[in-house]
Amino acid sequence: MGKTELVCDCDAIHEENVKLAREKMLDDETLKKVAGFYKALADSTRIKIINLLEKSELCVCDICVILNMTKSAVSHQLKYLKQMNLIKSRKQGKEVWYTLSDEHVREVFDVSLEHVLEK
Amino acid sequence: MGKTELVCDCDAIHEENVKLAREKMLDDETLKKVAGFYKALADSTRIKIINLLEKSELCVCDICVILNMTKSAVSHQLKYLKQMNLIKSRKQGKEVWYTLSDEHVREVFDVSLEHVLEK
DNA sequence: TAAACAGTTGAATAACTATTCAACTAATAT
DNA sequence: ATATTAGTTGAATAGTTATTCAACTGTTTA
Repeated sequence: MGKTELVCDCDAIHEENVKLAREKMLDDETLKKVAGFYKALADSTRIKIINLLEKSELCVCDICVILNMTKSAVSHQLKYLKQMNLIKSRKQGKEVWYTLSDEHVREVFDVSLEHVLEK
Repeated sequence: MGKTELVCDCDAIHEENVKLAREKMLDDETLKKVAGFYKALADSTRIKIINLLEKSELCVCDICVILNMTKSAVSHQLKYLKQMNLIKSRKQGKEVWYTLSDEHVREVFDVSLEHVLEK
């Protein structure tokens, strides 16, 4: 009845370890959200955009020039980042200006930058 | 001579903004490393493994049972995480036991978990 | 009103990646 | 010695995703 099929091919497991780990583990949905959050940052183009918007507000064309990419390609990634609540935008005339959505994003970026530089 | 081709299709840019942003931007290699770091965490299976190892040391089979996955699939992801220095292992007899490589990983995970839960 | 421009969008393509499969290594047990 | 078990590995497959392309919207300017 739509029951999840067992694919695991293991015999010798450590019952107590497994029991404890299962209890403490976060629920599936939360972990998928965490992975999704990382996915938004797991691309060179998007991380460059985040890094740029950390410093100043920029319009789409500015970003295109700096990254040497087409408006279309950049716009797709901006849309992605906005959907994930990492950036926000405001329209002024024909132009759309983007910034980071909040300080939290900056914090996460900085912590991981530290981690990467630290070796 | 191997010069990077210009693909940008923009005219109206804000010279001053672009100049400043370019100066402050991190170098390409560093940003690629940051993106690479996030990539390692940008997958449900891998983030589940990180979450499990946050709590206790586990062998491959334990992880397989908890995630209901084959040894092969889990082993591939463990290898990835180890290459990225997020986890480490020790061998004891036939078994290989995994843990997080350092507190830094835990910190990064916790900050982003907070971010995700916070809405 | 028409032309020009900033930006967006959906579909298609090309590149990438998670899992599977089958074969393998190394350690233990019979 | 042989069989069994824990785990690894490389190649193939299947699913995902970044960029391109062409067409589009909305705003400004002539």
